[in-house]
This record gives sequence, structure tokens and C-alpha cells, in this order.
Amino acid sequence: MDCGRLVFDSSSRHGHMLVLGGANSIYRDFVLGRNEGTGSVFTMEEGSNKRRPFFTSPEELLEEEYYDEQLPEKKRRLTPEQVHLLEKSFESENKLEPERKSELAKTLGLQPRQVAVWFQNRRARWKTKQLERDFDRLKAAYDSLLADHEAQLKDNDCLRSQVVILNEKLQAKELVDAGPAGESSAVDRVTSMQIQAKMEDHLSTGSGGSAVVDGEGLHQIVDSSGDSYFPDNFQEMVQGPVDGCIVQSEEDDGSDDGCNYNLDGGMFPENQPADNWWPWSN
DNA sequence: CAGCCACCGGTCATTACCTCA
DNA sequence: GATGAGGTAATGACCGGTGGC
Repeated sequence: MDCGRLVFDSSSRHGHMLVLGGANSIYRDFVLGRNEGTGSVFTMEEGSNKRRPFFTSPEELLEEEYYDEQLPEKKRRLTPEQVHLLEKSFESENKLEPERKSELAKTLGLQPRQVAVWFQNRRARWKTKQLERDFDRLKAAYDSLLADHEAQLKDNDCLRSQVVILNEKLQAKELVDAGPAGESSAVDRVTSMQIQAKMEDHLSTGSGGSAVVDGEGLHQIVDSSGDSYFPDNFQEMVQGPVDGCIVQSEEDDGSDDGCNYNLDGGMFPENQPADNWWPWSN
């Protein structure tokens, strides 16, 4: 590689002098007299063809070959020790007061400008990392909510299906009660329609509120005390003598996954997939 | 209001490291 | 296995804009 050769990069936005394979941009800026506090212009003849790797050990840096305060253009990446001290300083306070900047620069053998730039970059990159972490957290929370939402929609579908079954059972019971003469009482018919309407209202996915009825919700619905939507004998009706169908709340363990109510009597078998349990499933 | 200074966001250039043909 | 090209992350630095003093 052509070490230490100076070229003019006309394509660069800044029109900098580039040093191919040799010194770094500090050198580049020294060439243009940009570095803070130097005031000197480094000439090509003064440049060195010596090259050191980025991660030179502190010991090596202390050697005359690599470390010479009179030749800052040789410096490239900061040494691990310099970075360590800067990091410690950044941890204690990520803003840099002028006094601390000067002190750090003196301690580290850097230009104050370098210290300031290092802090600026450190803040910007810390912020980027922080944004990434925040994004990951938010995404995880969103995914969790989405999964919960989908589970609730599934649960809602199960409950809707149960409404259909219950209505069928109610109608069958009405036919039995009506007897051969078809003398179904008007009161019973009205009650049945009301039950159907109320349950569908509860299970509605409309914007008026949650479409999900969990175990506790059904307790409220079924509860005969207070302002229940259902008639006092609702439990008896749905558990009636037709075929012993029972609407029963799942053990209230706080979970709302899956379907909660067993229409055919008995509790939902623990850990049993719904596919093996629902009467309309194979 | 102008000037100075510090900061931020965006960007560049360079290097080290990794993968792959 | 050695090697070179290409991709990528990390890093040091600058520019332009902005806001405080």
C-alpha cells in the first residue's frame, strides 16, 4: 500500500486532503490547520510513513516509535487507556464542562477538541443504542399485546359458538315444554328471545367495549342478584333437564386463554386442546 | 442584534474484521 | 490453506443548523 501519500480528494464533501494508508484524519486536519489549538500547518515532508495498527498497546504507544507528543499526526485511534478514562468520565457525566474538557485533554494527551468530539460522538451513539433498546422493548410489548388480542378474539369466537348451541338447546326445550298441542307460552318465547338478545349483545364485537366475556364476566351475567341481564331462573334453564347441559365457569386462575365454559357438563379438561373438547369439533 | 460557544444530527473516511469465492 | 474482493461495524472527525448567553 502506498503509505503516507497525500492526495486531494476532490469528491469529498469537505474537500479534505486524504492520507492514503498513513496518518488518519487528524493528520488530514493538521494539514489544513484545522485542529484546535495547534495553529501549525503540517507539511508533507514532515509526515511519517510509519504505520501502526489501530489497537496499539499502551506499552507500544509509550515507545518513542509510536508515541511522540511532537508528532500528534501519528495518532490514530485512541488507546485503550484513553478510551477507558473517557468512558469513565462519560459515565459520571455525559456532558463536558470546559474545565473537565481541558483536564481530560491534558491527562490524556489529546487536544481539547478531540475530547469534545469524542463526547459528542459518544452521546450520539449512546442515544442511537438507547433508541434501539427502546424499540426492542416496545416491539416486545406490542407483540405480547397482539398475541393476547388474538387469543381473546379466539376466545370470543368460542363464546359466540356457545351462544348458538345454547339457543338451540333453548328452542328444543321450548318445543318439549309446549307439548303436542304447540301451546308454548308467550312468556317463555319472550324470555327466550330476551336471553338470546342479551347474550349476543354481551358478545358483540362492537365499539362499545370489550367483546370478551371471561369467567368473571359470565358470573356477572349469570348472577341472579342485582341488575343481571338474565332472568332469575337462567341457570336453571340452561342446566335444565334437557340433557344436563351446564354452563360452568372455569376455575378462576386469572387466565383468559381458551374457552371457559363446558356446555356438555363437567369442567373443561385441564390442558386439553379445544379441538378435542368442543362438541362441534372433530 | 451580532458574535461566540456548545451541542446535535447527519455524514464522511478509514480501519479492522468477517465471509466467500 | 492462502488470497483477494466485498460487506459491515466501529471510530474519529467535520459541517450546517440551532439555541443559550
